[in-house]
Amino acid sequence: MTVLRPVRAGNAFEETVERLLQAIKLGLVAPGDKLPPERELAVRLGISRVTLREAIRALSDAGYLDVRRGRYGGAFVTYAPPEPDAGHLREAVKEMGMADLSDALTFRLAVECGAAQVLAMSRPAEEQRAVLVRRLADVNEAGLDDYRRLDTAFHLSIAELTGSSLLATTCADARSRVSDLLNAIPMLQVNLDHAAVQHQAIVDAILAGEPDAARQAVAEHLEGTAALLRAFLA
Amino acid sequence: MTVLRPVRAGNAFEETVERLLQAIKLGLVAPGDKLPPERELAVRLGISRVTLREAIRALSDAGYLDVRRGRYGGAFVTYAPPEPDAGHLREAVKEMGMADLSDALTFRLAVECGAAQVLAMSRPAEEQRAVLVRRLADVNEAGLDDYRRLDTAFHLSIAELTGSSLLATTCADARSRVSDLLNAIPMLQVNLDHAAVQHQAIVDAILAGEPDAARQAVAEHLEGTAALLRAFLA
DNA sequence: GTTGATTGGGCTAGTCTTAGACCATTGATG
DNA sequence: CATCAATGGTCTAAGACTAGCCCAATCAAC
Repeated sequence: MTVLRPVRAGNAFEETVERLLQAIKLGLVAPGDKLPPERELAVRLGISRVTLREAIRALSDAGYLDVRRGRYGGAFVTYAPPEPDAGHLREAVKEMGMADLSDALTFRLAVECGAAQVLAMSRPAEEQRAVLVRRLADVNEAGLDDYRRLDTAFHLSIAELTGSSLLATTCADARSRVSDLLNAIPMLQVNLDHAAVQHQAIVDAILAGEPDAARQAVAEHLEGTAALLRAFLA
Repeated sequence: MTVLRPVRAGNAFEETVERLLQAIKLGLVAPGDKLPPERELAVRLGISRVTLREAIRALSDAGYLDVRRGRYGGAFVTYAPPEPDAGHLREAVKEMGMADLSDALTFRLAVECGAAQVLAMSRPAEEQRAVLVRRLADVNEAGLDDYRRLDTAFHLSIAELTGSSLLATTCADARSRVSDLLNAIPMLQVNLDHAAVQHQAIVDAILAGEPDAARQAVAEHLEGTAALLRAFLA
């Protein structure tokens, strides 16, 4: 019975590390940017400053953050994803287990397709359409350094534009579960070009209000990266 | 930034109450059945027995559970959903707020459509197909008392059959967010008949391996109940 | 009846977490 | 170069939570 699973994934410290790591790895706080001040962040995360500081300390020790004191100080993001490499990939897969990997990929496929479908069904307002188009342009104009961050932002913006924060956080969660894996895939121009075409198809379907086409385009896109993963693992 | 939301939804006691309530309201522990023994349940929920007992005490005080000591004792589910009534509905909606209601409905639409689509794509094995057909038959044979519970079980089995426990728990979560609302809708024979046709369409599409048809059938079904909700609210 | 296994009820010592206050450092600004 | 606001660093007392132990009630089996 899946509903009687653990109420908490760990203690407050562990969950906080996980959450901050999610923000960092998804690029929601870009490299060079800093986290909100401790006092404010502690309130937003609903934990005490002591616990937050422990988590920040751990991430600082692990090389994700650079903490500076004084006015204009803060916790600056220093993380840069490791270079794509099959070794990293195999390591990451080994760490999470094949069962969990398959679970995470299935989960991501379901929620991202669901989000795209819902957005296509919702006939978004002009303002929202513009955001979507902007995010797509951002990815297409991105350099190799920014590509993954902006790709993530594009994907997440679809869920966000549905207006459902539950759906947005779920998609963010789904993406973060596979982000280490995706980062291990080399960025070949062929694949980027292919992705650009698929991204365009997704946006076109959403703007045209065609939920089936949207769902299908997202499914193809995600199946494509899953296939790259499998190929790279073999 | 949605990812810097609270790490925890409440203290251990509150989260435990919420979780048990979810199991009860979804009918995963049927009325008359009992929860697992405290010691075992505490381990499964990852909390101390003291905290679990506080939660059980609260639910017992609120009339959801009947706790009996001694061998063959335990915490027996006494909850029965209130009679459908527009008053209850308006109350429940007022309690959660229109924004959250819309969020929850959107969320449910996305994840359930995603689950059905994924299952249709996965060409399930004969054993799994049998489970799905069995669950559908259960709903169709159900009396009014069991209808909601078995309807829930049918919907959740779709997500479970994908093999993704992340997806299964997410669908359970989505359903539980609207379960009080759904319980407030009167069960008219017309609606039940309509639902039966739609359930059949969902199963047919999944068994035929047609993700678009599956997603569309689920979308229509959920839009139908959402429309009933809106009509009943007006 | 008596027994014994199973289950809820309750206590305690120790750890985790919090709220709040105060200290230390930094650097833009006058 | 003195000031001061913003920020990280540290401490303490109180509350929340846990692990582990033992007690009390119940009832099937003998």
